Amino acid sequence: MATVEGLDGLSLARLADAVGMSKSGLFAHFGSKEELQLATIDAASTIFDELVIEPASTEAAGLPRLRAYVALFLQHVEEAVFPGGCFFVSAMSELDAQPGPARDGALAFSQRWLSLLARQVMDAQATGELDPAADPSQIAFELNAYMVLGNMQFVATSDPAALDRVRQAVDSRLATLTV
Amino acid sequence: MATVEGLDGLSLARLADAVGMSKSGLFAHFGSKEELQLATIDAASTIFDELVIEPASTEAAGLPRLRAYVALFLQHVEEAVFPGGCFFVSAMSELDAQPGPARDGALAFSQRWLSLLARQVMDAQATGELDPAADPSQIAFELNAYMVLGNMQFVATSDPAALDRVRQAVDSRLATLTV
DNA sequence: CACTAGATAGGACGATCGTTCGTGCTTACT
DNA sequence: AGTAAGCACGAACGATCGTCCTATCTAGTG
Repeated sequence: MATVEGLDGLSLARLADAVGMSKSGLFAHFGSKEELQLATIDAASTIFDELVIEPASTEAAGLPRLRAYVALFLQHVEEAVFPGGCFFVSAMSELDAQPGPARDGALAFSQRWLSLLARQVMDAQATGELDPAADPSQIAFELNAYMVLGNMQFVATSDPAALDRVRQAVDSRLATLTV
Repeated sequence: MATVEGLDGLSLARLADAVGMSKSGLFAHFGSKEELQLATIDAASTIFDELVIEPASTEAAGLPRLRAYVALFLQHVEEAVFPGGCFFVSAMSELDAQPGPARDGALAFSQRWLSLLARQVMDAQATGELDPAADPSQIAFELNAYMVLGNMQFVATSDPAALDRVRQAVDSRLATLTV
C-alpha cells in the first residue's frame, strides 16, 4: 500500500481496515506513525532481500551474479510484488527531500544495493570478465539508473517494453566493458 | 512545495499561508484540489520549458542540443529551482500508480521530454555525429535514466558528485556512439 | 483457581483536511 | 452616482488524520 499511496499518504485507518484490525489495535503495535513507517521499510527490505538479493547469491560472483541482480529486480517489478513498483524507488522519491529516520533508512538500503552492484562489477573485473579500467561505482550507478527509470515507466504504463529497455541497456553497457 | 511534500501532501492551508492569502481565497481560484494540482503541473511545465528546453534550442540540432538538454537539466537540479529536485521526477514517482488526470498530465510531459531527447539523437545521426545504427528511443531512455537517478541522489544527499556521475555516464554513452 | 501480561476493541480528543457559504471590498462600466 | 463583476476574506461544515485512554478478552504462570 505504501508504494501506491506513499508512506505518508497511507493512513492508519485504511491499513487497519486492510488487515482486518481496529485502528487502535494496530496503532498499539507501533506507538507512532513514524515507527510504523520504519517498520514498513524494514519489512520491505526483508522482502527485497528474499526475492532479489538472496536468490542471486547462488550465482557465481561477478558477471553472473550481476546479471542475476538485474533479472531478479526486473522480475519482482514485473510480477508486481509491490503494486507501486520497487518499494525503495517509491520511498526514496517521496522521502528524498524530507530529512528524518525514514529517509535515512531508505537511503541506507539504496546505498547497500548500489554497493552490491559495484562489488559484482569489481569481482567481474577480478575474474577478467569485465574491463578493469572501469569505475565499479560508476557502472553500478548507470545500471541502477536503467532499473529505476524502467521501474517508474512500467508502473506508469503497465507496458513490459519499459523493462525490455532496461535489459537492452544493461546488455549494451556491459558489452562495452567485455574484454 | 509540491516537489518536497508531494502534490497530495501539499495542503491548501500551507500553500495559502506561503503566498500570503486566505485558504478560501486561494481555493476560489481553482475550485478543487485536483484542479490546483493540474495547474501546478502546468506551471512546472512552463518553468521547465523556460529553463531547459527553450535555452537549448539555440544550440544546433543534434549532438550540441542534446548535450545542452543534459547540461541545462542538471543545472536546474543543482540550482534547486525546485527544492525537491526535478518536478516531473517527483510527480511521476508519486502519481505513477494513481490513475487520473494528474498522472496523465505528468506522464505526457515525461514522454514529450523523452521524444525531444530522441529527436536530437536522430538529428545527430542524420548529421553523422552519432552511429545511425543506434535506436534513438533507447538512447533517450538511457540518458534520461542517468538524469533521473542523478536527480534523486542529489536531492537525497546534496552531493554534487551525483550530478558528476550523470555527466560521466552521458559522456561515455555518447562516446560509444560517436563514429 | 486467581493473577498477570499482552493483544485488541471502542470511543473520544484536538488538529487538519478539502470544501462551501455569506459578506465586504475594490474595480470598471453605464 | 449607481451598478455589476470579480476577488479575497472569516467562519463553519463534515470527514479524516494521528494519538490517547480505558475496557475486554485471551494465554500463560503461580
